[in-house]
Amino acid sequence: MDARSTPEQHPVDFTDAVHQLARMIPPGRVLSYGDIAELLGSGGPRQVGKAMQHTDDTIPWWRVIRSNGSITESLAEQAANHWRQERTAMRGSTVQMSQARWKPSDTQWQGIDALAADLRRRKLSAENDGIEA
DNA sequence: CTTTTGACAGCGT
DNA sequence: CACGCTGCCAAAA
Repeated sequence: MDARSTPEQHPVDFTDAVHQLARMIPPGRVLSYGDIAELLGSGGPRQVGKAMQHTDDTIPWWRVIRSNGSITESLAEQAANHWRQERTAMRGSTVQMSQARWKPSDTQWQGIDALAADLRRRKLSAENDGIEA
């Protein structure tokens, strides 16, 4: 059983951390790719985008979108469905980031920070292992 | 080791 | 509002 299939575990890599953070986003709320990167304290929007290529059905991928409230065209319809179902704040066919952007509570911040810290620690130790003599 | 690749962001024109 | 360009940085090749 590989680590990727066990939720609520320490992230094995950046991709995993992104997935875990995505799972924390409440229904009706969204985060931008850039938000995710910022919250994790590493990587950037493009890394997050890459990470979202390998999602599974446990991940609410439609809650991770562009900073302008849109999502890539191939997923727009399915995403719109979810947004409507969750009563996500919309303006036309795009999400109103000013309304729908997830603002974590203090408690939720703790989880996020823990995840971010964990990821950074993992990265450092990997670096450590990689350094040979 | 270097190169390529991205479900992106932000700024300038 | 629409492009075009540059910056971004982890992972895989």
